[in-house]
Amino acid sequence: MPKAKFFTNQEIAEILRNIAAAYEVKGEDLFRVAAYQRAAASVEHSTSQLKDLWDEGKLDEVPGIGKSIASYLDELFRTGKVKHFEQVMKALPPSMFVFEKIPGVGPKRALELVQKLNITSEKGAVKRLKKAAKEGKVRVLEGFGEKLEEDLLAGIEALEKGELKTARMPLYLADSLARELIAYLKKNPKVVEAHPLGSLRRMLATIGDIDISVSTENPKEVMEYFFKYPKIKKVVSKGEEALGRVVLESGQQVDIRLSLPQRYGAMLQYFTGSKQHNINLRSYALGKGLSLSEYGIKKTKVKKAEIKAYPTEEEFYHDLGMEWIPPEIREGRGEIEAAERTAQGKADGLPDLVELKDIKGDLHLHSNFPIEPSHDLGASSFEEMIRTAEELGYQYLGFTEHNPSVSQHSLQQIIDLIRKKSVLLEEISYSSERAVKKRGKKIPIKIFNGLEVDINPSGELAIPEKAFQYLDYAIIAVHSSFGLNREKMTKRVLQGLSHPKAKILGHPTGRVIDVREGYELDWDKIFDFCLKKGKFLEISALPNRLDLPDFLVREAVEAGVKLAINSDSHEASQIALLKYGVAVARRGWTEKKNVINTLPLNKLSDILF
DNA sequence: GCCGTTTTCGGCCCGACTGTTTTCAGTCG
Repeated sequence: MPKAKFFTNQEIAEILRNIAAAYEVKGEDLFRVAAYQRAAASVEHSTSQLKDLWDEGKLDEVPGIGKSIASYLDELFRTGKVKHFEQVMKALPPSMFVFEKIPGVGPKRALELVQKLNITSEKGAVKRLKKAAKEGKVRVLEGFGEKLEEDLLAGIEALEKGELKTARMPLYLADSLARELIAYLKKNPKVVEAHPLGSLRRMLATIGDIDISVSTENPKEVMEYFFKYPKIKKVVSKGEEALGRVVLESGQQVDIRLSLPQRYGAMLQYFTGSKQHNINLRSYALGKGLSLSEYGIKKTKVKKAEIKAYPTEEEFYHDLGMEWIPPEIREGRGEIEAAERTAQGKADGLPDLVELKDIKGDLHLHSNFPIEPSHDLGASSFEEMIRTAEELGYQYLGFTEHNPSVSQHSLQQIIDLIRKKSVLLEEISYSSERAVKKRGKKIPIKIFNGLEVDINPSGELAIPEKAFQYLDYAIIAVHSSFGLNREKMTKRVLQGLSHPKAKILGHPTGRVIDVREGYELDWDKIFDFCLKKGKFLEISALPNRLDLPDFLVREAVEAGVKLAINSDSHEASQIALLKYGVAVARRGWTEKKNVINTLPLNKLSDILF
């Protein structure tokens, strides 16, 4: 078989969007246009690489990709191009698709500008458009005016400066910006409630724009208050009482949507999405003769039917005949059917998702103990991290620094360093036990002596056999040679996992968000091995990893594999980031029983050792 | 072009906002 071409999800999404735009200006059926747009968005938001899915023959499992688009993408991966797409694009000037990237310019205006200003080639197109706008040649075009010309210039400048945030922000950043803004909003007594919406409420690994909903009886007043938020750089859109849109000083776009309390539930539901969830929910409702909107539910068969309003989401879902669905799983992946089964008291309904409060300990921490590691050392001491964990009410902690670097140390030095750490940890454990006995109350936090050990390309672990005697357990992980093919990588990982002390496979796909794709593994084999040999897969809560990704979490859970949700903290303050790992778990339909560090200490010890 | 608990045909979300317009078109989410 000839070598396949690689296209990123982003590139594929752009191709599909361009096809949609081409169809739109050609006056094609708007539903076909929408279908391509939907497919593009779905590809963009897909948590796995389409190339991988294509390899596995699973392209049509992506929502919005059916027979036709799948076959076009197949052609794309095999040959690097799609004849049909080239046909569609043939008559259209390439500059059109460049102009479309300017905010406020869609396919129609883009084509209009291209034709009226006669800028057809892609090269220098934006510069020529800018010049034309500056010379007042845009405002005289039909349908354009002074303001649009001004906006166009501003848009071009933003594009040139690279200010258009196409890149999505990491979840923790969106989460913290939103929290800060919500805290500000709630200071206003007219604000009844405020929540994040969209992908942030569903806790995706990366977030496009921040959307916030507000419940209030005084929308105008609250809207004015919102625009006074000190961190706003620019107001983009100034609705009176429904929608406000701003850009923060830090560059992120924030939308705020206001609603009266009596219909807040429907609004919250509507804008939480996902799009696919809402589409499925709407068609489900239509089957029952109901039509959904952000304002509520109305009967389709009754003329001039009144819209029934819903103060809460729970009531909204209940009226549709289903249980309330946690936002994290509203992705159009069977949750509606599951919620219906739950409401009917049947088995196999919604999962009882794991919660942060279920977590009893963290098994992956990097202290600043000078173990002279191959990778980054932590920044906080054992004591600092233990204190933080105690504040969180944890029962146990595992210190798992990286193994001492192999190139810088002799085997004996590696053994000595690991022993030294175990001696020190024992002292700390002993003295804290003694202190507690004296005060006589709480059980002290149990400290495990672990290590994060590299799996060498050969599958060997990076510390000598003798060093393992000092460890309670090892998290093993791939930190080098990411380029091995799927077969070799799977063999490597399985061999690493077969060591009796190797209990947890750390950040299993090796992905770093926006930096590198993970390597490929034969997940069926990995799941099978974990299940048979009592090994566990990690969900690393590190904001730029969130690995396992949610879709693999769901597969692991369905296969019966148990998970460990760890913070992988490199300083004490990061321990609290574990909540993002819980979010990933929830998105993967994980229940408490699927997670080993929800177990109390004695039960955990039973399965870990 | 996609999709399926009324459907393999016939549906497919639509409202807010803005600018250019005198009642609407384009963009966006």
